Amino acid sequence: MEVLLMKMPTTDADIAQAIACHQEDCSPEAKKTENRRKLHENADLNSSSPSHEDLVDSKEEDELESAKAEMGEVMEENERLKKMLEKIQENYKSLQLSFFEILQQGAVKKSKCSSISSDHNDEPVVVEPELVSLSLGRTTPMESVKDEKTTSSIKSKDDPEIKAGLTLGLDFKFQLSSPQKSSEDQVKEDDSAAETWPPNKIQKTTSRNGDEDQQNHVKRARVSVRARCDAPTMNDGCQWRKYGQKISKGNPCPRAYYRCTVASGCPVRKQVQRCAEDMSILITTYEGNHNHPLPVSATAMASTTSAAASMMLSGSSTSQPGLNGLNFSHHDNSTTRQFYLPNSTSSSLSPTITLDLTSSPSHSPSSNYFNSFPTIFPRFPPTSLNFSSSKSNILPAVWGNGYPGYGAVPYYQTQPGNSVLGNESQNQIYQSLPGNNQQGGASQQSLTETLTKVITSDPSFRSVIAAAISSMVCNGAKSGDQTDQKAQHFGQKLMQAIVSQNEKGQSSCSSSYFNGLASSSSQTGGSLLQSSLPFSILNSAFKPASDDKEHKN
DNA sequence: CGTCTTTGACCTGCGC
DNA sequence: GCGCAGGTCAAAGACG
Repeated sequence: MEVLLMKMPTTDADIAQAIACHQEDCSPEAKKTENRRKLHENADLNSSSPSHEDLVDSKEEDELESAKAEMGEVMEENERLKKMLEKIQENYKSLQLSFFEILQQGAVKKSKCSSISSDHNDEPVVVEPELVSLSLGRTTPMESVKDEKTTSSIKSKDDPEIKAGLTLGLDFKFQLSSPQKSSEDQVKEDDSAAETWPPNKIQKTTSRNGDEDQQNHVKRARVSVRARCDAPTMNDGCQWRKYGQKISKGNPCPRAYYRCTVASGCPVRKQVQRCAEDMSILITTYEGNHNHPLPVSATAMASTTSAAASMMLSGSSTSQPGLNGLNFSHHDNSTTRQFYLPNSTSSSLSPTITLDLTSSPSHSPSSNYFNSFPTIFPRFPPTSLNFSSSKSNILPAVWGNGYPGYGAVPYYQTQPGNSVLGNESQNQIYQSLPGNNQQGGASQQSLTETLTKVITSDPSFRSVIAAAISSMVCNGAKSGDQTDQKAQHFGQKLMQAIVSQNEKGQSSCSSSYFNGLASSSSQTGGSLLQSSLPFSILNSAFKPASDDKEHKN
Protein backbone atom coordinates (compact mmCIF):
# COMPACT_ATOMS: atom_id res chain seq x y z
CA MET A 1 0.00 0.00 0.00
CA GLU A 2 3.00 2.26 -0.05
CA VAL A 3 2.41 2.63 -3.69
CA LEU A 4 -1.06 3.81 -3.06
CA LEU A 5 0.14 6.44 -0.70
CA MET A 6 2.80 7.48 -3.10
CA LYS A 7 0.24 7.83 -5.79
CA MET A 8 -1.60 10.48 -3.94
CA PRO A 9 0.95 13.19 -3.57
CA THR A 10 -1.53 15.85 -4.41
CA THR A 11 -3.97 14.75 -1.81
CA ASP A 12 -1.29 14.48 0.82
CA ALA A 13 0.20 17.73 -0.22
CA ASP A 14 -3.11 19.47 -0.21
CA ILE A 15 -4.01 18.22 3.17
CA ALA A 16 -0.60 19.08 4.50
CA GLN A 17 -1.08 22.48 2.99
CA ALA A 18 -4.44 22.78 4.62
CA ILE A 19 -2.93 21.81 7.94
CA ALA A 20 -0.20 24.34 7.41
CA CYS A 21 -2.81 26.94 6.64
CA HIS A 22 -4.53 26.14 9.86
CA GLN A 23 -1.28 26.52 11.66
CA GLU A 24 -0.72 29.80 9.95
CA ASP A 25 -4.16 30.80 10.93
CA CYS A 26 -3.22 29.84 14.36
CA SER A 27 -0.01 31.72 14.67
CA PRO A 28 -1.35 35.22 14.11
CA GLU A 29 -3.89 34.49 16.76
CA ALA A 30 -1.15 33.51 19.12
CA LYS A 31 0.68 36.65 18.21
CA LYS A 32 -2.38 38.69 18.96
CA THR A 33 -2.69 37.05 22.28
CA GLU A 34 0.94 37.75 22.95
CA ASN A 35 0.53 41.37 22.00
CA ARG A 36 -2.50 41.74 24.15
CA ARG A 37 -0.56 40.23 26.98
CA LYS A 38 2.25 42.70 26.42
CA LEU A 39 -0.21 45.57 26.32
CA HIS A 40 -1.63 44.42 29.55
CA GLU A 41 1.82 44.26 31.01
CA ASN A 42 2.55 47.78 29.89
CA ALA A 43 -0.72 48.93 31.30
CA ASP A 44 0.19 47.24 34.48
CA LEU A 45 3.48 49.04 34.55
CA ASN A 46 1.70 52.31 34.06
CA SER A 47 -0.81 51.67 36.72
CA SER A 48 0.81 51.84 40.08
CA SER A 49 -2.11 50.54 42.05
CA PRO A 50 -1.44 47.07 43.41
CA SER A 51 -5.17 46.27 43.36
CA HIS A 52 -4.91 45.48 39.63
CA GLU A 53 -2.51 42.57 40.06
CA ASP A 54 -5.24 40.07 40.79
CA LEU A 55 -7.23 41.23 37.83
CA VAL A 56 -4.24 40.93 35.56
CA ASP A 57 -3.55 37.42 36.73
CA SER A 58 -7.11 36.35 36.09
CA LYS A 59 -7.03 37.89 32.64
CA GLU A 60 -3.84 36.07 31.79
CA GLU A 61 -5.41 32.86 32.90
CA ASP A 62 -8.43 33.55 30.74
CA GLU A 63 -6.27 34.20 27.74
CA LEU A 64 -4.33 31.08 28.45
CA GLU A 65 -7.55 29.13 28.56
CA SER A 66 -8.78 30.61 25.35
CA ALA A 67 -5.48 29.87 23.69
CA LYS A 68 -5.73 26.31 24.88
CA ALA A 69 -9.25 26.09 23.54
CA GLU A 70 -8.06 27.37 20.21
CA MET A 71 -5.29 24.86 20.20
CA GLY A 72 -7.83 22.19 20.86
CA GLU A 73 -9.91 23.36 17.95
CA VAL A 74 -6.92 23.27 15.70
CA MET A 75 -6.11 19.78 16.84
CA GLU A 76 -9.66 18.71 16.13
CA GLU A 77 -9.35 20.25 12.72
CA ASN A 78 -6.18 18.31 12.18
CA GLU A 79 -7.94 15.13 13.20
CA ARG A 80 -10.72 15.82 10.76
CA LEU A 81 -8.24 16.43 8.02
CA LYS A 82 -6.51 13.19 8.84
CA LYS A 83 -9.81 11.36 8.62
CA MET A 84 -10.49 13.02 5.31
CA LEU A 85 -7.15 11.83 4.08
CA GLU A 86 -7.91 8.32 5.21
CA LYS A 87 -11.26 8.41 3.47
CA ILE A 88 -9.72 9.59 0.28
CA GLN A 89 -7.13 6.87 0.51
CA GLU A 90 -9.81 4.27 1.07
CA ASN A 91 -11.75 5.51 -1.89
CA TYR A 92 -8.65 5.41 -3.93
CA LYS A 93 -7.88 1.87 -2.89
CA SER A 94 -11.35 0.59 -3.67
CA LEU A 95 -11.24 2.42 -6.96
CA GLN A 96 -7.98 0.81 -7.83
CA LEU A 97 -9.20 -2.60 -6.78
CA SER A 98 -12.24 -2.26 -8.95
CA PHE A 99 -10.07 -1.22 -11.80
CA PHE A 100 -7.80 -4.21 -11.35
CA GLU A 101 -10.75 -6.53 -11.16
CA ILE A 102 -12.05 -5.22 -14.43
CA LEU A 103 -8.67 -5.55 -16.02
CA GLN A 104 -8.20 -9.06 -14.77
CA GLN A 105 -11.62 -10.14 -15.88
CA GLY A 106 -10.87 -8.77 -19.28
CA ALA A 107 -7.60 -10.61 -19.39
CA VAL A 108 -9.27 -13.87 -18.42
CA LYS A 109 -11.91 -13.43 -21.09
CA LYS A 110 -9.31 -12.65 -23.67
CA SER A 111 -7.14 -15.59 -22.78
CA LYS A 112 -10.14 -17.87 -23.14
CA CYS A 113 -10.96 -16.44 -26.52
CA SER A 114 -7.42 -16.64 -27.72
CA SER A 115 -7.02 -20.21 -26.60
CA ILE A 116 -10.10 -21.14 -28.56
CA SER A 117 -8.98 -19.30 -31.62
CA SER A 118 -5.50 -20.71 -31.49
CA ASP A 119 -6.94 -24.17 -31.48
CA HIS A 120 -8.57 -23.53 -34.79
CA ASN A 121 -5.89 -21.56 -36.47
CA ASP A 122 -2.55 -22.84 -37.51
CA GLU A 123 -1.15 -19.41 -37.88
CA PRO A 124 0.30 -17.83 -34.82
CA VAL A 125 -2.24 -15.61 -33.20
CA VAL A 126 -1.26 -12.39 -31.63
CA VAL A 127 -2.80 -12.59 -28.24
CA GLU A 128 -3.94 -9.17 -27.27
CA PRO A 129 -5.11 -8.83 -23.76
CA GLU A 130 -8.10 -6.74 -23.15
CA LEU A 131 -6.48 -3.60 -22.06
CA VAL A 132 -6.77 0.00 -21.36
CA SER A 133 -3.97 1.97 -22.76
CA LEU A 134 -3.15 5.59 -22.52
CA SER A 135 -0.76 6.60 -25.14
CA LEU A 136 0.62 9.92 -24.16
CA GLY A 137 2.92 10.24 -27.05
CA ARG A 138 2.15 11.43 -30.43
CA THR A 139 4.88 11.17 -32.88
CA THR A 140 4.83 12.28 -36.39
CA PRO A 141 3.94 9.66 -38.90
CA MET A 142 7.45 9.24 -40.04
CA GLU A 143 8.89 9.08 -36.61
CA SER A 144 6.63 6.48 -35.27
CA VAL A 145 7.14 4.19 -38.14
CA LYS A 146 10.64 3.40 -37.25
CA ASP A 147 12.31 1.96 -34.24
CA GLU A 148 9.41 1.86 -31.91
CA LYS A 149 10.80 -0.96 -29.96
CA THR A 150 14.24 0.46 -29.70
CA THR A 151 13.10 3.86 -28.61
CA SER A 152 10.77 2.43 -26.08
CA SER A 153 13.44 0.25 -24.64
CA ILE A 154 15.86 3.11 -24.52
CA LYS A 155 13.36 5.31 -22.84
CA SER A 156 12.48 2.73 -20.33
CA LYS A 157 16.09 2.68 -19.35
CA ASP A 158 16.70 6.36 -19.30
CA ASP A 159 13.55 7.83 -17.98
CA PRO A 160 13.41 7.73 -14.23
CA GLU A 161 9.66 8.05 -14.32
CA ILE A 162 9.43 5.03 -16.46
CA LYS A 163 11.72 3.24 -14.11
CA ALA A 164 9.30 4.04 -11.39
CA GLY A 165 6.62 2.33 -13.34
CA LEU A 166 5.30 4.99 -15.60
CA THR A 167 5.56 3.25 -18.88
CA LEU A 168 4.31 5.95 -21.13
CA GLY A 169 6.32 7.63 -23.74
CA LEU A 170 5.86 11.28 -23.18
CA ASP A 171 7.48 12.30 -26.37
CA PHE A 172 4.81 14.49 -27.73
CA LYS A 173 6.13 15.97 -30.87
CA PHE A 174 3.11 17.22 -32.66
CA GLN A 175 3.40 20.93 -33.04
CA LEU A 176 1.70 23.81 -34.60
CA SER A 177 3.37 26.59 -36.36
CA SER A 178 2.29 28.86 -33.59
CA PRO A 179 4.46 29.30 -30.55
CA GLN A 180 3.73 27.29 -27.51
CA LYS A 181 1.09 28.57 -25.24
CA SER A 182 -0.69 27.44 -22.22
CA SER A 183 -3.76 25.36 -22.62
CA GLU A 184 -5.86 28.09 -21.08
CA ASP A 185 -4.67 30.45 -23.70
CA GLN A 186 -5.63 27.96 -26.31
CA VAL A 187 -9.09 27.71 -24.98
CA LYS A 188 -9.37 31.46 -24.95
CA GLU A 189 -8.13 31.62 -28.46
CA ASP A 190 -10.60 29.03 -29.40
CA ASP A 191 -13.37 31.07 -27.89
CA SER A 192 -12.25 34.23 -29.49
CA ALA A 193 -11.92 32.52 -32.78
CA ALA A 194 -15.35 31.13 -32.43
CA GLU A 195 -16.82 34.46 -31.48
CA THR A 196 -15.49 36.13 -34.53
CA TRP A 197 -17.41 33.79 -36.70
CA PRO A 198 -18.00 33.99 -39.58
CA PRO A 199 -14.35 34.54 -40.21
CA ASN A 200 -14.40 34.02 -43.91
CA LYS A 201 -15.53 37.33 -45.15
CA ILE A 202 -15.49 39.66 -42.21
CA GLN A 203 -12.09 38.75 -41.01
CA LYS A 204 -10.60 38.58 -44.39
CA THR A 205 -11.92 41.92 -45.41
CA THR A 206 -11.33 43.76 -42.19
CA SER A 207 -8.03 42.34 -41.15
CA ARG A 208 -5.57 41.09 -43.61
CA ASN A 209 -3.17 39.91 -41.03
CA GLY A 210 -2.53 36.59 -42.57
CA ASP A 211 -0.74 35.01 -39.68
CA GLU A 212 -3.38 35.90 -37.17
CA ASP A 213 -6.10 34.79 -39.46
CA GLN A 214 -4.48 31.56 -40.06
CA GLN A 215 -3.84 30.99 -36.42
CA ASN A 216 -7.41 31.64 -35.54
CA HIS A 217 -8.52 29.43 -38.31
CA VAL A 218 -6.15 26.74 -37.29
CA LYS A 219 -7.18 26.87 -33.67
CA ARG A 220 -10.86 26.41 -34.42
CA ALA A 221 -11.28 22.87 -33.35
CA ARG A 222 -13.98 20.73 -34.86
CA VAL A 223 -15.60 17.94 -33.01
CA SER A 224 -17.09 15.27 -35.13
CA VAL A 225 -19.60 12.88 -33.64
CA ARG A 226 -20.43 9.63 -35.32
CA ALA A 227 -23.60 8.04 -34.15
CA ARG A 228 -26.21 5.69 -35.38
CA CYS A 229 -29.28 7.75 -35.88
CA ASP A 230 -32.32 7.36 -38.06
CA ALA A 231 -33.35 10.95 -37.70
CA PRO A 232 -32.04 13.53 -40.15
CA THR A 233 -30.02 15.04 -37.35
CA MET A 234 -29.07 14.14 -33.84
CA ASN A 235 -31.08 15.65 -31.10
CA ASP A 236 -28.40 17.40 -29.12
CA GLY A 237 -30.70 19.77 -27.35
CA CYS A 238 -29.71 22.85 -29.25
CA GLN A 239 -31.72 24.81 -31.75
CA TRP A 240 -30.33 24.80 -35.24
CA ARG A 241 -31.23 26.50 -38.43
CA LYS A 242 -30.27 25.00 -41.70
CA TYR A 243 -28.52 27.46 -43.95
CA GLY A 244 -27.14 25.32 -46.66
CA GLN A 245 -26.74 21.96 -48.16
CA LYS A 246 -24.13 20.60 -50.44
CA ILE A 247 -23.30 17.34 -52.04
CA SER A 248 -19.74 16.65 -51.29
CA LYS A 249 -17.46 14.65 -53.40
CA GLY A 250 -17.17 11.02 -52.54
CA ASN A 251 -20.41 10.89 -50.66
CA PRO A 252 -23.78 10.65 -52.39
CA CYS A 253 -25.44 11.91 -49.25
CA PRO A 254 -25.71 15.67 -49.09
CA ARG A 255 -24.06 17.54 -46.29
CA ALA A 256 -26.31 19.90 -44.41
CA TYR A 257 -25.06 23.04 -42.75
CA TYR A 258 -26.69 24.23 -39.56
CA ARG A 259 -26.24 27.34 -37.47
CA CYS A 260 -27.08 27.64 -33.79
CA THR A 261 -30.16 29.78 -33.30
CA VAL A 262 -30.45 29.67 -29.55
CA ALA A 263 -29.00 33.13 -29.51
CA SER A 264 -28.49 35.48 -32.38
CA GLY A 265 -24.88 35.72 -33.27
CA CYS A 266 -23.92 32.41 -31.80
CA PRO A 267 -20.92 31.28 -33.76
CA VAL A 268 -21.55 27.58 -33.42
CA ARG A 269 -22.23 25.66 -36.58
CA LYS A 270 -22.59 22.07 -37.36
CA GLN A 271 -22.43 19.92 -40.41
CA VAL A 272 -24.55 16.83 -40.69
CA GLN A 273 -23.87 14.12 -43.17
CA ARG A 274 -24.66 10.49 -43.45
CA CYS A 275 -21.83 8.09 -43.72
CA ALA A 276 -21.43 6.92 -47.27
CA GLU A 277 -20.58 3.40 -46.23
CA ASP A 278 -23.26 3.02 -43.64
CA MET A 279 -26.29 5.23 -44.08
CA SER A 280 -27.43 4.59 -40.58
CA ILE A 281 -24.43 6.44 -39.25
CA LEU A 282 -24.83 10.14 -38.89
CA ILE A 283 -21.73 12.26 -38.80
CA THR A 284 -22.24 15.53 -37.02
CA THR A 285 -19.39 17.97 -36.94
CA TYR A 286 -19.55 20.82 -34.44
CA GLU A 287 -17.50 23.95 -34.78
CA GLY A 288 -17.17 26.84 -32.37
CA ASN A 289 -18.30 27.53 -28.86
CA HIS A 290 -21.68 28.78 -27.81
CA ASN A 291 -21.70 32.33 -26.52
CA HIS A 292 -24.91 31.94 -24.59
CA PRO A 293 -26.37 29.74 -21.90
CA LEU A 294 -27.69 26.49 -23.22
CA PRO A 295 -30.76 24.51 -22.36
CA VAL A 296 -30.05 21.76 -19.92
CA SER A 297 -30.48 19.12 -22.54
CA ALA A 298 -27.85 20.73 -24.69
CA THR A 299 -25.16 21.30 -22.14
CA ALA A 300 -24.06 17.73 -22.14
CA MET A 301 -23.20 17.47 -25.76
CA ALA A 302 -21.90 20.99 -25.87
CA SER A 303 -19.55 20.53 -23.00
CA THR A 304 -18.40 17.19 -24.22
CA THR A 305 -17.57 18.47 -27.65
CA SER A 306 -16.09 21.59 -26.20
CA ALA A 307 -14.00 19.64 -23.77
CA ALA A 308 -12.83 17.39 -26.51
CA ALA A 309 -12.01 20.37 -28.64
CA SER A 310 -10.17 22.16 -25.92
CA MET A 311 -8.34 19.00 -25.10
CA MET A 312 -7.22 18.75 -28.63
CA LEU A 313 -6.30 22.37 -28.86
CA SER A 314 -4.38 22.44 -25.67
CA GLY A 315 -2.61 19.31 -26.59
CA SER A 316 -1.85 20.17 -30.11
CA SER A 317 -0.46 23.54 -29.47
CA THR A 318 1.38 23.22 -26.27
CA SER A 319 3.26 20.07 -26.80
CA GLN A 320 1.88 19.05 -23.52
CA PRO A 321 2.19 15.36 -23.29
CA GLY A 322 -0.82 13.25 -23.20
CA LEU A 323 -3.46 15.39 -24.64
CA ASN A 324 -3.65 15.38 -28.32
CA GLY A 325 -1.87 12.17 -28.75
CA LEU A 326 -4.05 10.55 -26.28
CA ASN A 327 -4.85 7.04 -27.08
CA PHE A 328 -7.21 5.67 -24.57
CA SER A 329 -8.29 2.38 -25.83
CA HIS A 330 -10.00 -0.67 -24.73
CA HIS A 331 -9.07 -3.43 -27.04
CA ASP A 332 -11.23 -6.28 -27.80
CA ASN A 333 -10.87 -8.35 -30.88
CA SER A 334 -14.54 -8.52 -31.40
CA THR A 335 -15.48 -5.00 -30.66
CA THR A 336 -12.82 -2.67 -31.82
CA ARG A 337 -14.40 0.00 -33.90
CA GLN A 338 -13.10 3.01 -35.58
CA PHE A 339 -14.19 6.20 -37.07
CA TYR A 340 -14.46 8.12 -40.21
CA LEU A 341 -14.15 11.74 -40.88
CA PRO A 342 -15.96 13.40 -43.68
CA ASN A 343 -14.07 15.20 -46.32
CA SER A 344 -13.62 18.79 -45.54
CA THR A 345 -11.35 21.46 -46.78
CA SER A 346 -11.29 23.16 -43.47
CA SER A 347 -10.36 19.93 -41.88
CA SER A 348 -6.95 20.39 -43.31
CA LEU A 349 -6.61 23.49 -41.22
CA SER A 350 -8.83 22.77 -38.28
CA PRO A 351 -7.98 20.13 -35.79
CA THR A 352 -10.75 17.60 -35.78
CA ILE A 353 -11.59 15.28 -33.02
CA THR A 354 -14.01 12.45 -33.55
CA LEU A 355 -16.27 10.90 -31.01
CA ASP A 356 -17.39 7.59 -32.31
CA LEU A 357 -20.65 6.64 -30.71
CA THR A 358 -21.52 3.93 -33.11
CA SER A 359 -21.87 0.50 -31.68
CA SER A 360 -21.51 -2.02 -34.42
CA PRO A 361 -19.23 -4.69 -33.11
CA SER A 362 -19.73 -6.92 -36.05
CA HIS A 363 -18.52 -4.63 -38.68
CA SER A 364 -15.67 -2.27 -38.84
CA PRO A 365 -16.21 -0.08 -41.81
CA SER A 366 -13.38 2.18 -41.10
CA SER A 367 -10.86 -0.39 -42.03
CA ASN A 368 -12.18 0.20 -45.46
CA TYR A 369 -12.01 3.90 -44.97
CA PHE A 370 -8.59 3.63 -43.72
CA ASN A 371 -7.41 1.68 -46.65
CA SER A 372 -9.23 3.59 -49.27
CA PHE A 373 -8.99 7.19 -48.22
CA PRO A 374 -5.96 9.29 -48.79
CA THR A 375 -4.29 11.44 -46.25
CA ILE A 376 -6.09 14.70 -45.83
CA PHE A 377 -4.83 15.91 -42.50
CA PRO A 378 -1.36 17.08 -43.16
CA ARG A 379 -1.24 19.20 -40.06
CA PHE A 380 -4.04 17.98 -37.94
CA PRO A 381 -4.40 14.31 -38.11
CA PRO A 382 -7.75 13.47 -36.64
CA THR A 383 -7.99 12.53 -33.08
CA SER A 384 -10.62 10.04 -32.33
CA LEU A 385 -12.53 9.36 -29.23
CA ASN A 386 -14.34 6.15 -29.48
CA PHE A 387 -16.87 5.82 -26.78
CA SER A 388 -18.62 2.97 -28.38
CA SER A 389 -19.68 0.50 -25.91
CA SER A 390 -21.08 -2.90 -26.23
CA LYS A 391 -21.90 -5.52 -23.76
CA SER A 392 -18.39 -6.70 -23.56
CA ASN A 393 -16.88 -3.32 -23.54
CA ILE A 394 -16.11 -1.87 -20.23
CA LEU A 395 -13.88 1.00 -20.98
CA PRO A 396 -13.65 3.38 -23.87
CA ALA A 397 -12.85 1.49 -26.95
CA VAL A 398 -10.46 3.41 -29.11
CA TRP A 399 -8.97 6.74 -28.41
CA GLY A 400 -7.01 6.80 -31.55
CA ASN A 401 -4.08 9.01 -31.76
CA GLY A 402 -3.12 11.00 -34.73
CA TYR A 403 -3.34 8.91 -37.76
CA PRO A 404 -2.77 10.40 -41.12
CA GLY A 405 -5.78 8.82 -42.61
CA TYR A 406 -9.34 8.39 -41.64
CA GLY A 407 -9.01 6.52 -38.51
CA ALA A 408 -6.92 4.95 -35.91
CA VAL A 409 -5.60 1.61 -36.76
CA PRO A 410 -7.26 -0.86 -34.49
CA TYR A 411 -4.75 -1.88 -31.99
CA TYR A 412 -5.51 -5.50 -32.31
CA GLN A 413 -4.67 -5.33 -35.94
CA THR A 414 -1.24 -4.09 -35.28
CA GLN A 415 1.38 -6.23 -33.93
CA PRO A 416 3.72 -4.86 -31.35
CA GLY A 417 6.38 -2.94 -33.08
CA ASN A 418 4.34 -2.48 -36.13
CA SER A 419 4.22 0.88 -37.71
CA VAL A 420 1.45 2.47 -35.82
CA LEU A 421 1.58 6.16 -35.30
CA GLY A 422 2.60 7.15 -31.90
CA ASN A 423 2.19 3.69 -30.65
CA GLU A 424 5.56 3.55 -29.17
CA SER A 425 4.04 4.20 -25.85
CA GLN A 426 1.22 1.87 -26.62
CA ASN A 427 3.74 -0.80 -27.08
CA GLN A 428 5.27 0.08 -23.81
CA ILE A 429 1.96 -0.34 -22.17
CA TYR A 430 1.25 -3.40 -24.16
CA GLN A 431 4.45 -4.97 -23.06
CA SER A 432 3.72 -4.08 -19.53
CA LEU A 433 0.34 -5.63 -19.45
CA PRO A 434 -0.56 -8.60 -17.38
CA GLY A 435 -0.37 -11.68 -19.45
CA ASN A 436 2.08 -10.16 -21.79
CA ASN A 437 5.04 -10.47 -19.59
CA GLN A 438 5.96 -11.66 -16.19
CA GLN A 439 5.66 -8.32 -14.51
CA GLY A 440 1.93 -8.18 -14.37
CA GLY A 441 1.57 -6.68 -10.97
CA ALA A 442 4.09 -3.94 -11.41
CA SER A 443 2.69 -3.16 -14.80
CA GLN A 444 -0.77 -2.86 -13.48
CA GLN A 445 0.50 -0.47 -10.96
CA SER A 446 2.27 1.55 -13.55
CA LEU A 447 -0.80 1.52 -15.69
CA THR A 448 -2.88 2.73 -12.83
CA GLU A 449 -0.35 5.39 -12.06
CA THR A 450 -0.48 6.45 -15.63
CA LEU A 451 -4.24 6.58 -15.65
CA THR A 452 -4.29 8.49 -12.43
CA LYS A 453 -1.76 10.98 -13.63
CA VAL A 454 -3.48 11.57 -16.86
CA ILE A 455 -6.91 11.82 -15.37
CA THR A 456 -5.80 14.27 -12.75
CA SER A 457 -3.53 16.29 -14.94
CA ASP A 458 -5.96 17.62 -17.44
CA PRO A 459 -9.46 18.76 -16.61
CA SER A 460 -10.69 18.45 -20.12
CA PHE A 461 -9.51 14.94 -20.31
CA ARG A 462 -11.24 14.22 -17.07
CA SER A 463 -14.45 15.52 -18.46
CA VAL A 464 -14.22 13.33 -21.49
CA ILE A 465 -13.25 10.34 -19.42
CA ALA A 466 -16.12 10.98 -17.12
CA ALA A 467 -18.41 11.32 -20.06
CA ALA A 468 -17.26 8.00 -21.38
CA ILE A 469 -17.64 6.38 -18.03
CA SER A 470 -21.08 7.82 -17.67
CA SER A 471 -21.93 6.39 -21.01
CA MET A 472 -20.73 3.00 -19.99
CA VAL A 473 -22.47 3.22 -16.71
CA CYS A 474 -25.67 3.78 -18.60
CA ASN A 475 -24.99 0.82 -20.80
CA GLY A 476 -24.00 -1.27 -17.86
CA ALA A 477 -27.24 -0.55 -16.19
CA LYS A 478 -29.08 -1.95 -19.15
CA SER A 479 -27.42 -5.30 -19.19
CA GLY A 480 -27.22 -7.60 -16.29
CA ASP A 481 -23.73 -8.66 -17.10
CA GLN A 482 -21.54 -9.02 -14.09
CA THR A 483 -18.72 -7.25 -15.80
CA ASP A 484 -20.97 -4.40 -16.60
CA GLN A 485 -22.01 -4.16 -13.04
CA LYS A 486 -18.42 -3.90 -12.03
CA ALA A 487 -17.81 -1.37 -14.70
CA GLN A 488 -20.76 0.53 -13.44
CA HIS A 489 -19.41 0.35 -9.95
CA PHE A 490 -16.07 1.48 -11.18
CA GLY A 491 -17.50 4.37 -13.11
CA GLN A 492 -19.58 5.50 -10.22
CA LYS A 493 -16.66 5.38 -7.88
CA LEU A 494 -14.46 7.24 -10.27
CA MET A 495 -17.07 9.89 -10.76
CA GLN A 496 -17.57 10.06 -7.04
CA ALA A 497 -13.90 10.46 -6.44
CA ILE A 498 -13.58 13.15 -9.05
CA VAL A 499 -16.56 15.01 -7.76
CA SER A 500 -15.54 14.70 -4.16
CA GLN A 501 -12.09 15.96 -4.98
CA ASN A 502 -13.66 18.85 -6.71
CA GLU A 503 -15.98 19.55 -3.85
CA LYS A 504 -13.11 19.73 -1.47
CA GLY A 505 -11.77 22.53 -3.51
CA GLN A 506 -8.40 21.06 -4.14
CA SER A 507 -6.55 23.33 -6.37
CA SER A 508 -3.45 22.67 -8.37
CA CYS A 509 -3.47 19.21 -9.77
CA SER A 510 -7.04 18.48 -8.98
CA SER A 511 -8.18 21.72 -10.41
CA SER A 512 -11.47 19.99 -10.60
CA TYR A 513 -13.13 18.19 -13.33
CA PHE A 514 -15.97 20.58 -13.47
CA ASN A 515 -13.79 23.59 -13.51
CA GLY A 516 -12.23 22.00 -16.46
CA LEU A 517 -15.55 21.79 -18.05
CA ALA A 518 -16.27 25.36 -17.27
CA SER A 519 -12.96 26.47 -18.60
CA SER A 520 -13.28 24.48 -21.69
CA SER A 521 -16.76 25.38 -22.54
CA SER A 522 -18.24 28.75 -22.28
CA GLN A 523 -21.75 27.51 -22.30
CA THR A 524 -21.79 25.27 -19.33
CA GLY A 525 -24.03 27.22 -17.14
CA GLY A 526 -23.14 25.10 -14.19
CA SER A 527 -25.21 22.01 -14.47
CA LEU A 528 -22.19 20.00 -13.69
CA LEU A 529 -23.47 16.56 -13.40
CA GLN A 530 -25.39 16.97 -16.52
CA SER A 531 -22.28 17.92 -18.22
CA SER A 532 -20.77 14.71 -17.21
CA LEU A 533 -23.54 12.66 -18.65
CA PRO A 534 -23.61 13.50 -22.26
CA PHE A 535 -24.17 10.09 -23.65
CA SER A 536 -27.34 9.32 -21.95
CA ILE A 537 -28.70 12.24 -23.80
CA LEU A 538 -27.05 11.10 -26.95
CA ASN A 539 -28.68 7.78 -26.58
CA SER A 540 -31.98 9.48 -26.65
CA ALA A 541 -31.08 10.64 -30.09
CA PHE A 542 -30.95 7.08 -31.27
CA LYS A 543 -34.60 6.60 -30.80
CA PRO A 544 -36.47 6.17 -33.99
CA ALA A 545 -36.78 9.80 -34.47
CA SER A 546 -40.25 10.99 -34.32
CA ASP A 547 -38.62 14.31 -33.73
CA ASP A 548 -37.48 15.08 -37.18
CA LYS A 549 -37.24 18.63 -36.17
CA GLU A 550 -34.63 18.22 -33.56
CA HIS A 551 -34.85 21.72 -32.31
CA LYS A 552 -38.46 21.42 -31.25
CA ASN A 553 -37.64 20.91 -27.67
C1' DC B 1 -47.40 36.63 -41.70
C1' DG B 2 -43.44 34.89 -39.65
C1' DT B 3 -40.29 31.23 -39.67
C1' DC B 4 -37.88 27.69 -41.73
C1' DT B 5 -36.10 25.01 -45.67
C1' DT B 6 -34.48 24.65 -50.25
C1' DT B 7 -31.38 25.63 -53.76
C1' DG B 8 -28.73 28.04 -57.13
C1' DA B 9 -25.20 31.45 -57.15
C1' DC B 10 -21.23 33.24 -55.28
C1' DC B 11 -16.86 33.31 -52.65
C1' DT B 12 -12.63 31.35 -51.21
C1' DG B 13 -8.83 28.22 -50.84
C1' DC B 14 -6.11 24.83 -52.89
C1' DG B 15 -3.84 22.02 -56.31
C1' DC B 16 -2.16 21.63 -60.86
C1' DG C 1 -4.49 31.34 -64.27
C1' DC C 2 -7.83 27.83 -64.22
C1' DG C 3 -10.67 24.36 -62.43
C1' DC C 4 -12.45 22.02 -58.55
C1' DA C 5 -14.51 21.49 -54.17
C1' DG C 6 -16.15 23.16 -49.82
C1' DG C 7 -18.61 26.68 -47.49
C1' DT C 8 -21.87 30.53 -47.31
C1' DC C 9 -25.43 33.69 -48.85
C1' DA C 10 -29.87 35.03 -49.99
C1' DA C 11 -34.04 34.80 -52.71
C1' DA C 12 -37.92 31.92 -53.31
C1' DG C 13 -40.99 28.62 -51.75
C1' DA C 14 -43.24 25.79 -48.10
C1' DC C 15 -45.47 25.42 -43.88
C1' DG C 16 -47.99 26.28 -39.64
